[in-house]
Amino acid sequence: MRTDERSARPAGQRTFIETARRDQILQGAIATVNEIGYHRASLAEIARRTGVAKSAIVYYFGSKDALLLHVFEHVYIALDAAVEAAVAAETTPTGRLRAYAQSYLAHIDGHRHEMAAGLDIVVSHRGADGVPLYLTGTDDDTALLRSILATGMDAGEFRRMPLPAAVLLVEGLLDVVITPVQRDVDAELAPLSEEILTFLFRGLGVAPG
Amino acid sequence: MRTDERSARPAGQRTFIETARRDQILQGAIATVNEIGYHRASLAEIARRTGVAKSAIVYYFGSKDALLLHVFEHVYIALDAAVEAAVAAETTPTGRLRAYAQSYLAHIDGHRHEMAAGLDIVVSHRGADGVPLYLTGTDDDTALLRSILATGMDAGEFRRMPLPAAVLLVEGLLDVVITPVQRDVDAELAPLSEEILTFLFRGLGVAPG
Amino acid sequence: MRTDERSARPAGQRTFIETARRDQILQGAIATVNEIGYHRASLAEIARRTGVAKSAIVYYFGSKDALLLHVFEHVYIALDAAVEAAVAAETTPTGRLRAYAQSYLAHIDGHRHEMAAGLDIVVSHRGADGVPLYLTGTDDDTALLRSILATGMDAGEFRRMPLPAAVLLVEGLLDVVITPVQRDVDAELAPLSEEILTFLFRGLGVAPG
Amino acid sequence: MRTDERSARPAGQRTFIETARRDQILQGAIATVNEIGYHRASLAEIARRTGVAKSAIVYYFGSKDALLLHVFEHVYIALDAAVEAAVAAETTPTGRLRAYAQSYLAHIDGHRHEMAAGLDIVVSHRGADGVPLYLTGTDDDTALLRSILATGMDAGEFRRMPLPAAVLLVEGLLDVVITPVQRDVDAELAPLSEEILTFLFRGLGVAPG
DNA sequence: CATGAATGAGCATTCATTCAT
DNA sequence: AATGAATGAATGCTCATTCAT
Repeated sequence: MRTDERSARPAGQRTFIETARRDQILQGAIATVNEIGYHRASLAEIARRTGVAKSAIVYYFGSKDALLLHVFEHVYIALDAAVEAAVAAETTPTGRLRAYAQSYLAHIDGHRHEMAAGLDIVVSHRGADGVPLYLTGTDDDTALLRSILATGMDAGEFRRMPLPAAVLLVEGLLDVVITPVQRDVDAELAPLSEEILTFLFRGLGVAPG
Repeated sequence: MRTDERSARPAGQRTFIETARRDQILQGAIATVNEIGYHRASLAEIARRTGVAKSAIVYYFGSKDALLLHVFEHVYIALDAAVEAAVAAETTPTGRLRAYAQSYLAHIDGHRHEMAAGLDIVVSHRGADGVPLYLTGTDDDTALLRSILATGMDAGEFRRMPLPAAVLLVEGLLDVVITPVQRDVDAELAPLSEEILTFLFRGLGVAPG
Repeated sequence: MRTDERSARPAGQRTFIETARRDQILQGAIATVNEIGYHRASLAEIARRTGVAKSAIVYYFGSKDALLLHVFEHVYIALDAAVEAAVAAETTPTGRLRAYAQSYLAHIDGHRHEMAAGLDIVVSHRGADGVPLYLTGTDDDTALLRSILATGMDAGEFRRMPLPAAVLLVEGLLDVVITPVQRDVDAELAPLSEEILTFLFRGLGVAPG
Repeated sequence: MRTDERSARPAGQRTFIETARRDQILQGAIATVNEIGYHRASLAEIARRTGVAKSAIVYYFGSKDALLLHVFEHVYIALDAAVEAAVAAETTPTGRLRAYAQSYLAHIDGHRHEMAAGLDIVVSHRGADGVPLYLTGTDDDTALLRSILATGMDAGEFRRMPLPAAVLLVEGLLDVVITPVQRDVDAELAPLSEEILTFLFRGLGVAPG
């Protein structure tokens, strides 16, 4: 009707070809970041590897930053959704935390390219203020984990400790699994994942179960 | 290395003025990375804040990349030295690991600007192959930690687990302390450090104390 | 002109819808130039404000340049028509010149947005040779004014002077009225218009009347 | 010492080579604007015609806009200086106005390329707000002319009329002389200049002198 | 009749690096 | 020993235009 700029249209109104094109570029961006790293993933390089013109990316996403932020959201929304679904099936704090950790690790295991690219973006991308994405998170982003931990401590299932510290420690432990993926996308993760869970529950004072 | 740059001359042969100049630039680079972040720390900006010409940096360090690599080495060599000294004073695996962890955390606490800049570089800097520094480490870099952990497992002081996983977990836990520093360079670190130690020893199956 | 664009079809053969569409776009272009200025009036912006697709503009006018040239013609043809009608009602050189000047000033006063947009185009638009429209006029464009001035000089009503100079001076004086409109589209023009007329007749040696 | 950016250094501290380079680029910009017009005078084109790299222009002037604004200032400061010097030698309002007008016209006559380029910039350049330079002038820019006209009206030498209108009319008349220069840089200006003066004094009610 | 999709050429600007002095 | 001068390559982005449908 009145726009030639696909980035302006809400997701619900997208045509088939538009959705396909956006996804193609999104995957191209993920592949590019994986292959040459965030800081070398220029618009020209992403376009070249995706097989589209640079201007097509701007046409569909508005800007290079918007594209990479979109990759970030795409990746972490999927992770969050997987974790939330797994947690919802459990009722006790210990069960919920186990579901949280296992689904988190399993999702990374099952989406290695997306997660590796996502982490590179989280760590390397800077906003206008120069702050990376992993430092810009709000309390909202950790609400589920905080709720699980707080409930568990109140119920006496977890060792009592400052909540912010607990959040940092759990996240820090879980993210350890990404390092081997970044080194080798085909790395064997099971043994490490097992140990991460053990550290997690031992650290929180939960008897291994 | 090319021979027309000062960085090629062995440290022992450096003149007084040369050493002073290199240090001045090194500190300027650390300050610049801290103030505006790695990705905005252009040669021009580092030069401006240091009070020297861009070409002086190239003259003394050979290239921008070489300078930032020097900062990285400078920062992590100091950290390693502090840790090694602390570990050397202990004899049992548990004592050595505690010394390792405590001195690691204490050094970060006491050198916040250097460590924040160092981490920014470790995470953001890419070599010619696009690989960040934190993925390029060799076994040498973790030799001390591996030795402590292996000895401790063999002696039955630590829970037995795959050595690479143990190294990743210990490093991952210790590095958790840097996040609050990046958010606020004056952050209170003691409570978090305490919890990190607890997680560490509980995870490794060592009785607290 | 190419034949696959509607602008090639003579005006007489245009369908109703075609005429309406062209006018809609023309008005949209005038509004856009008025609101954001010629240099920012991109095809995309004109299309957005008009509520049509970019390609519709190209479809109806052949190119962006052709559209803006149409705006220019639209605006100045209307001005010329008003002036010609006013002049035709007078017989003496002095009367005809007064009619010329008064109708010129009155038309600008009564069509401020069109004239402001038209002037922006006249001044900012460049042809393939880089020459602005206000320098590309032919003698035809000033035929009426030249005729009035020449007749008036021959009749001894106007001071004798080189005709090209007289034309430049009369046009220069009349166009002075556009400046306040550009600064403020609601500016009061009457006092300035009065002085312009006075300068005009005094300069031409006609007793004020 | 500590800058590699010549645009930052005050004029008084410029080295010989710096002054020469800046002037070379300034003249190149004037020539480019004259030959292909403001809107086609891209950095690349100015650089090509000047025989320097694009980056050299940025190095010396900071940006394309800064360069063209510098041309503007360069041209109009010289014009103002010439006019002020001429006016200072006269005492009566009529004498001062004649000096003003004659020196203004003579300066344009003697600096045709500069003035043509300057006018193109004044008319075509837009600030961040989209307003051209000829609409951004303050009262300061017309202080001398306003003072002459006000004094002359108070002394009864000039016909009394609203001061803003008088300023617009005088400036409008004087600027008429630039049009023939833009059409043909070698145009004969004397007859037109003569008529401009006549219109000016007749319009102001001063007996021709 | 009208458009959404896609592009290529061009833009101003950044930046690490080179080099004569 | 140190630098000012100069640059070329690359970057993200804008925009008028083309074209299949």
